[in-house]
Amino acid sequence: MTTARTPTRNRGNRRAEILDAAARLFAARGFHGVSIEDIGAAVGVSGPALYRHFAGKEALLAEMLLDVSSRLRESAAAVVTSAATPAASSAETLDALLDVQITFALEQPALITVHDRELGNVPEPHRRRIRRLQRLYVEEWVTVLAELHPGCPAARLRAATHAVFGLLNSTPYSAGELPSRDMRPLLRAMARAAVDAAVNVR
Amino acid sequence: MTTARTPTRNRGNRRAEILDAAARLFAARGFHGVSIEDIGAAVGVSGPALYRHFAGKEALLAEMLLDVSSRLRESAAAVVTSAATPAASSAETLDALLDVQITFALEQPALITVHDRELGNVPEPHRRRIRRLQRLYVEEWVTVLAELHPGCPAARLRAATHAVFGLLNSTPYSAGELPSRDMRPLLRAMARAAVDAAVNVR
DNA sequence: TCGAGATGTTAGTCACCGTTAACGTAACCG
DNA sequence: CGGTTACGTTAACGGTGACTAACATCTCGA
Repeated sequence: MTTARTPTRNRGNRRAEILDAAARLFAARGFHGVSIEDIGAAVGVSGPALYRHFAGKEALLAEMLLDVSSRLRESAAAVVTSAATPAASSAETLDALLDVQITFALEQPALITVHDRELGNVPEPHRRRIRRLQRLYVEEWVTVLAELHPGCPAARLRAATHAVFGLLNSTPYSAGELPSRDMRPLLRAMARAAVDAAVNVR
Repeated sequence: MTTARTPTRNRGNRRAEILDAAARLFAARGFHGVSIEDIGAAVGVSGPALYRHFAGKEALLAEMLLDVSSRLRESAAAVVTSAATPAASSAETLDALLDVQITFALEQPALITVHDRELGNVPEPHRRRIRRLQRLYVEEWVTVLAELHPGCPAARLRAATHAVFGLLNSTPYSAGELPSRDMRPLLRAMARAAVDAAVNVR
């Protein structure tokens, strides 16, 4: 009856549980506004227990951001390479990219928030890797946008991409204003229109 | 020769200087990631000197956010009431609102960043007032949008407004990618398109 | 069964930080 | 002049927080 959990099985769960709670807390109060005690309390253990799972507070943040940027970049890469099959148009690829980001923003608002606020608190070894993944993610977007509109300078495409991210990541602020079912098409329509406008300025 | 500065004149300058430096630091590292010492050092005095100008760290933040939300709300109110003259269309009023926000975001990126991240660290007496001003600011937008498109539910207009803010406030991330001269029309076009799309979904 | 590893706990250390205290100085004003 | 005001300094205090140490417990495989 009590045999339900093996230690190995628990370990992974605990780590994930901690990362999840920490993400929410970091998003709400900022990295420095959350104590190790707070995070422990949020998962029902207390304080220094976290050191059984992570090397320290900064390591925890590093793993969290590394995971997020990897997943985003991988999803984008999957979308783009699968679109390399001749059938798909660039416009369809862009829609798929939009869906990746929208899904992530709607399902993991805390992670998205931490992801673009707290990079500065990651110590240098990992900081560079996260930056790199973020840059690659942006470049996937820029590449697709460039195909879609060859005449447009890359700098403007990059700026437009960041602006679209800002639009989509505003989700946490509107939480509760509109149900996710309505939010998704709204965000998609706004983002698509914004992108179109960006490549056609002047 | 040495009479150039009266104490009164210095005082205002010093306060403004401190608020400015603090805004930049808070934007970069978060409220809890910046020490009083850091802020003092940024303006060439050291540490506790700040208590000659502000009651404390939280009071400093409160004044900063109160100032920002007041200015935004006042600008918006000015735009809207001046547009009450029959000549101006709602579309023109919306453009004017866009310009208010774009100008602010481009000229004061640090303040904008702090403004929508650090409200949680303002203690309760002032917190409510800031919230109120922010809400009023949003309502100016929603009112104009509602005139522009009467059939649209208010909740969607509010969500769209937040999304546009997210788009425009993404400026700090694109800093340096594109000069402000190019950034302004780009943001204006993207925001305008996003708004149009929002009220016309489905 | 028994030792090892995984996972907790509490108590303690050490650095940092917000704030206050006590004190100095220079300018202005009567 | 003499005193008040504005503005700065350094030293100390108290709290908090990241991290470590020392010590349980529970599960499991040999």
